[in-house]
Amino acid sequence: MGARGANGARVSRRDEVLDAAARILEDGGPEAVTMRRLADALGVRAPSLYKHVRGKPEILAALQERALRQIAEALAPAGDDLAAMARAYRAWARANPRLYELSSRRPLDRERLPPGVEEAAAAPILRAAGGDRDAARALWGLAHGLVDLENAGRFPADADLDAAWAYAIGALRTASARHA
Amino acid sequence: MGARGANGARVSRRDEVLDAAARILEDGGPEAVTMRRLADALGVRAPSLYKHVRGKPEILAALQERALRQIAEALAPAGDDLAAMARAYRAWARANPRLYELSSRRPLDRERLPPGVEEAAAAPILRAAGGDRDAARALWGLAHGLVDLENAGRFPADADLDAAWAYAIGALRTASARHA
DNA sequence: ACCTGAACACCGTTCAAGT
DNA sequence: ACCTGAACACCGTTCAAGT
Repeated sequence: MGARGANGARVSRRDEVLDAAARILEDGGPEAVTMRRLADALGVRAPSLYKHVRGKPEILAALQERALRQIAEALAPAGDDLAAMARAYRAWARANPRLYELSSRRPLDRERLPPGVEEAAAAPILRAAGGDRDAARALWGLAHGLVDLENAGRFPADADLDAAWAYAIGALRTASARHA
Repeated sequence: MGARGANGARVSRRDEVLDAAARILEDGGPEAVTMRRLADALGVRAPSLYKHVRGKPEILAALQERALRQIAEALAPAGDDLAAMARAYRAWARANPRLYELSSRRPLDRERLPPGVEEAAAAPILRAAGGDRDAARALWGLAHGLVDLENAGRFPADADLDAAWAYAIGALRTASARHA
């Protein structure tokens, strides 16, 4: 009963549910996350989950929140370097493809999301864009689009994506310099 | 049984199934497309669908194919005008959000997709990018990303997306001019 | 506080059978 | 050629009941 997480911190049953959900998500994709499989992974029956969690939507919303926090952390070190920011964005999304998909594709459950989380993930992008909202949205769209298409396997196997990224970032950097 | 479509052309039972699927998709989103509801819309029981279609994956693949053909058609008139191309891309995706989602997000079922369809949709983008593959991928990533985030409701309600698009396209245009 | 079995309204799909 | 009911292995969720 002294439930402890990997880092030794005390962990609620609810956190254990979310941890298991995150593992199943990364192993088998979004449709692998079923209440019955999740229960199974915890050695319990599906109805028991509802004592710790409202339902499946809440689980997905909680994972979205985790993803946003992790993204914010991963982007922060890039500072105001546009290229470093792009590299960090792509690296995180490639390392956590399912979680990235969950966090970026579905509408945020803004009711459920604690305030500030969304902004924290957006802030590094805005900063790398020199505080210009249009530039920030262009940068975000570009990074999201390239990563989403790459994760979906939509580019030819022999496509030189590093070159595409370099081209795109170069274009935005020039535009930003001219704007300043 | 002289089944005819909206344009008067003779239509196979299979096409009727796909038409109904497309309607359900656009009305209720991807998860509304169930074999039972689809059958219902056709006045038939679910098992009957399997006489006209292998299964649900084939239906989705067929809709993806339709989407790619429509996108190719929608983009063609833009010629080599980058801004016109971006406008056409965004307009189509906004007018057919569910179909766009279906066509862009999931891995293409390349086994099932007739050869040339994917290329036909990509060609106008490559052309607008002046034949430069890196520029084309940057343009595609940018357009897809902005549209995907917009359709997912990820921008603030008061965001000036026209301005973001203008900024992004301006950046790519300058880069393209310098490259030439 | 935590877990259970039984049940409900759903899924996609198969199959033997009917016209 | 086209459709059917019954069935199977799944879903998410509720609820009364047990410790």
